[in-house]
Amino acid sequence: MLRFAPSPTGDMHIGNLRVAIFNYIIAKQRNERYIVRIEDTDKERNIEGKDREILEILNLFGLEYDEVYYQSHNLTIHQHMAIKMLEERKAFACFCSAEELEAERETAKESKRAYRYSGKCELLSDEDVLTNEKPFTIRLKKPVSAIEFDDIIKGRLSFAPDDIDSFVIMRADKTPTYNFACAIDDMIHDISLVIRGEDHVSNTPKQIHIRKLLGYDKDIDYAHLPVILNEEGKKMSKRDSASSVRWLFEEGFIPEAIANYLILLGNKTPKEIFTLDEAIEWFRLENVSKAAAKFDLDKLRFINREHMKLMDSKDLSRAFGFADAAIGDLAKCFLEEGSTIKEIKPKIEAIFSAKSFDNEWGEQMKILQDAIKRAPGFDSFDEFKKYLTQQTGLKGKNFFKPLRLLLTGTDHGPELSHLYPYLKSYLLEIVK
RNA sequence: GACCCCUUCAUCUAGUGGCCAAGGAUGCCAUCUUUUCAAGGUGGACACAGAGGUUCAAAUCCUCUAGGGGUCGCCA
Repeated sequence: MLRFAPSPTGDMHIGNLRVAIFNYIIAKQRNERYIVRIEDTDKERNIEGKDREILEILNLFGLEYDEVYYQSHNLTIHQHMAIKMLEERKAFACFCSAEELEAERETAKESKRAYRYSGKCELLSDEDVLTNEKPFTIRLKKPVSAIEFDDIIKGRLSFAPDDIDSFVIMRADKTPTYNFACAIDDMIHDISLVIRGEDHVSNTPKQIHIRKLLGYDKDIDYAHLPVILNEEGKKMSKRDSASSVRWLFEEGFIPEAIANYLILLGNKTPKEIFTLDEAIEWFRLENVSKAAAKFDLDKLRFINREHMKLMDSKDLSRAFGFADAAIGDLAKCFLEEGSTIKEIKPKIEAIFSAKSFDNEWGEQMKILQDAIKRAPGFDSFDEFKKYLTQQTGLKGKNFFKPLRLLLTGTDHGPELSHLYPYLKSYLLEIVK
């Protein structure tokens, strides 16, 4: 079973989306189930409705999932597991206050040492614990030997006990921390492979440690995806608008192209332009680069254009408020001039909005307008052109410029002969 | 600072000891085409981070140096 485990604490960004896509692809390849687990253990940070938004985006990309779970629903299981750890002396109550801990972190930083938990509460006697009325957290004892695992992308990784540390598994409010909830849920959902971002590598040994202490001996495979960097070479954050899936939609990028780009980025693929279904045929996690990759908006634009060319014309026309393949084909003509829905939309709108005759070609436009209104329907642009030149006596630049202005609303653009087949049934509406 | 990871054109990459005077794609520049802007065709500039080894032979193997990234929460 594969899983996508987002937290409902912010907008979906491309890093998340990439994780969702890769998990989906592998689930399809292996014919395993794919679940979405909303990691909502931090009540303070949860944002109402974000879970729906995430699921909607998944749907938009065609990333079908078998089930949706909410991590908070497993609260009692997490609590029972914590008690079990306490009983088996694998975990201990920690009465250190947030302020104390913060102070310790400060001094460690000042003396340029890595901060590690002091371990003082681990030494508390049962009596000390029972008589202490202060709120407490539960910490798991750090492992006695290094924890190693094979990452499908990064290779073999090893972490010393001190780097894992005696970390908190239950907060003072008796809810589980991320690592504890995640480790347990991956176990009870029988996850076979976890694909997630590189920012989780240091969590992985902790989660393996948790499961080991819980007695779960089945191995879970891991693949940590390199982060996506912005133009400056820093990790993409909410500050980078291009990191937001919603922003990409607003900019007129289509899901097929975004998915294509996200799979292509930092990867070896047999081709550049492909669909999600095609990727399922050949995708291999082993081919994903170990190094972080920079996000390249120009490349995305190129891919977006290619996918718009490939799109069903009638479907494409809906983006412009039509349900007519001719309009979709018309939009494809304008792919010469733009790469996104957003860039092409004004060009389609200009065709159908009222034209201004207040320019140097105004007079000729009027003449052409009259002629077109009286003209019979012509199948080919050549016949149409021939008829108009005969009727108006205009030719050359004096003919093409005003005609273009009249038909498209601008003085430059794709060749009129290319546009005409898709325009011809709308001619009267266009010149009215 | 500690731990982990990475390093081929501006960007994403091909390349696993000879086929590489390093290939493709995007972007950029030029040119052709054209009533126009573009797209398209053609051509061009641009890279093995550096230094030492190993070897008949190194982008490919080893060492060091430099640079970059990630993580260090009772967040996920």
